[in-house]
Amino acid sequence: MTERTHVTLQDVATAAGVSLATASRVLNGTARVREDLRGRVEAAASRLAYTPNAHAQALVRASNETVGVICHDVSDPYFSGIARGVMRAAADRDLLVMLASTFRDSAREIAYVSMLRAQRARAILLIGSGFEDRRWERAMDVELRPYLNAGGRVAALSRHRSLRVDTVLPENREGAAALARALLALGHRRFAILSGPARLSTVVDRVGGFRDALTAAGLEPAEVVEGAFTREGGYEAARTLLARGLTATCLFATTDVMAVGALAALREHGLSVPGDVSLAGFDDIPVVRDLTPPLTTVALPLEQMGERVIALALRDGPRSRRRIERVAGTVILRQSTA
Amino acid sequence: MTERTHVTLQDVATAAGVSLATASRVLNGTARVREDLRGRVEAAASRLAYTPNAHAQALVRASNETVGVICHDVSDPYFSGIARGVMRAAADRDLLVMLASTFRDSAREIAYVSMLRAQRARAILLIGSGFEDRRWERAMDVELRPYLNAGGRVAALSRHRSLRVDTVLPENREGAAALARALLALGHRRFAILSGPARLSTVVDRVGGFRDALTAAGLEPAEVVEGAFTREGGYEAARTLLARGLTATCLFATTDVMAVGALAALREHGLSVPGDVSLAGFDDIPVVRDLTPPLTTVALPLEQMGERVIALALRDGPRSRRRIERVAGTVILRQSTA
DNA sequence: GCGCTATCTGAAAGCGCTTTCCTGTGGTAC
DNA sequence: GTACCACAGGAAAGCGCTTTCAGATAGCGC
Repeated sequence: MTERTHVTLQDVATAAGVSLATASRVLNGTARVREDLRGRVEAAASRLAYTPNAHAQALVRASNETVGVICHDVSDPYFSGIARGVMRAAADRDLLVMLASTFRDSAREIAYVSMLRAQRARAILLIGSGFEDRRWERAMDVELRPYLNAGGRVAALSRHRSLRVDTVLPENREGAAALARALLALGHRRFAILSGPARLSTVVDRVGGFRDALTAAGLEPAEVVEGAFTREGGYEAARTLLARGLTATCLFATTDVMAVGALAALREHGLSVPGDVSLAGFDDIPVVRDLTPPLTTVALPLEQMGERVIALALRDGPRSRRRIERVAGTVILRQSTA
Repeated sequence: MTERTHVTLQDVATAAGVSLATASRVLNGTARVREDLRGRVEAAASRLAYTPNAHAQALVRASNETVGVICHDVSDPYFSGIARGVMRAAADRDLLVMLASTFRDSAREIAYVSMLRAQRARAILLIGSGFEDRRWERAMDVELRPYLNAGGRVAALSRHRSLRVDTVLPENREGAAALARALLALGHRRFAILSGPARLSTVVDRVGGFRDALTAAGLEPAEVVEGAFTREGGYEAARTLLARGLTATCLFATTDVMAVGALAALREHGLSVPGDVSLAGFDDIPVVRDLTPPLTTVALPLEQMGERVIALALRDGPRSRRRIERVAGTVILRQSTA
């Protein structure tokens, strides 16, 4: 039980009484090998519980069976929904997924790209809103450019500003605008927005789309309160709004996760939803239909989006032009709005 | 923009006019190098956007900066909560996480262990209930044993039966029993159990603990309905129960996720919770406190559990005896039970 | 000025594998 | 019986890196 080393292909070859080359050929099925030798090699490999060293293989083959995925936080249902789609698609292709959470730290994101580059990951998937920050954009470009030049594949989900890579783009602006119009149709005229951090492009688009639709309807711009992109952020933002004295009849939280927090704050404050105030979110993460009241939101096909990013990254054929796949959101009116 | 190859250390060395060895020493800081040479190497490396090939490094160093995590489904809040803890701890140690979802397919789980073994992952973390199946146990052992013998680290969360590895073990049996006692104290006497698949050991323990506590109180064993370990599984199980004619005053779902589905089914059926029937779950995933009514459950410190498994796997010192860290669950009575 | 040591640099081996190139074998045709 | 061909197996190169080992240079005391 001492700390032995791994079984190597040489061990297998020796045990089978054949050369290294033959053993390799048998295990990869790359060439015809006499039946008895083949049998001996296979027996030896299984007896020794041989597993090829993927690093040695990657080194000599200059390719790799892993894809890297970088998201903000796996425990956020939005990202885990997408990750699920990515993993399902990766499993179909026999690929291993390296998943990293940046915890919304832009420096850590760059560091992960660098690590993934070192791993010669077949593709790197950047999931979730990018940072609206020139310095970050430049640093990211410095990492990505050489990776792409060396044949690496990159695809992004939901970031568009600077990154010149294939992208799956939820129509945040249009979705938020459609939601606003649906809410207007319900008769609401005074809105407040529970926004996420303004440095995230998703936030900019959703808030922008929503406000534009209000402006187009001849209304004054809605009040905006900023909070973190979490349940607690939504909770705090709603409390701030409440403390200021709520005049709006309808609240729009830029993500469902924030809406969940807002709902708790409203309830704590003794307000009924939708009786006293209506509430809407964005994303349609699984839980929101189980809330009371079920949340009005803009549905995004999360799992499918995950499948599409990885497909986009791995697609072959000429990759001359940047490709952008838009994903439409669907307004779903549930009982949280009246 | 043609498909060039990656920049290698040799390229950097040549560009800097030094030998391969010197370049390596500069970039790793493993030995003193004259100031001017050091400067030239660093300049060349940054100019060429050099990133070391992690595979070549792993090959020669025979070690690796990645840990593998295998769970059932990232999009399940139970697992994503744990995964979050693992990733946070991994980030602190500058480790990359390879996360795989088995989608509860035991064969796929074995396949992933094999891939991770090939990757020479520093550690493999098996998260979530194992399968109660001799064949699977044997196959898993065949993969794990050589990995361990070669110095690999393995830790598991929540599986105990066969796997002889360090384990973080939620006290499912005790937690379920404590919940049952708390429910008894509330006056309930007729229970029904919404169970997950009986092949998962977690299910066996939770159902067992709950029933034992009832038996100890002199009650007849509760009726058990089996469903998938998902929201839909809980929903269907509850409907089955309803169709049979509900006699119980309190339902216990073996996971919160199932409880969420059950809640929807009960509500659809026109039953009020807890007015007509009480409902309790297990895990305390984040969303359940935002349900209406908030769910009574047994709280498990998910994120902390994740941190503990990885710490267990990576701990140094003698690893002679198998170590089991128990994690207690805390009964949290919320408004879903009366 | 000579010999010794302390440093630093370069050459080369080797990590585990795939794959090219070459040699040896047997079969076929004449 | 000889010449040729097809084919299977082995030797060896090489993927990109770290690290020993040995060599070169400078510094020091005598």
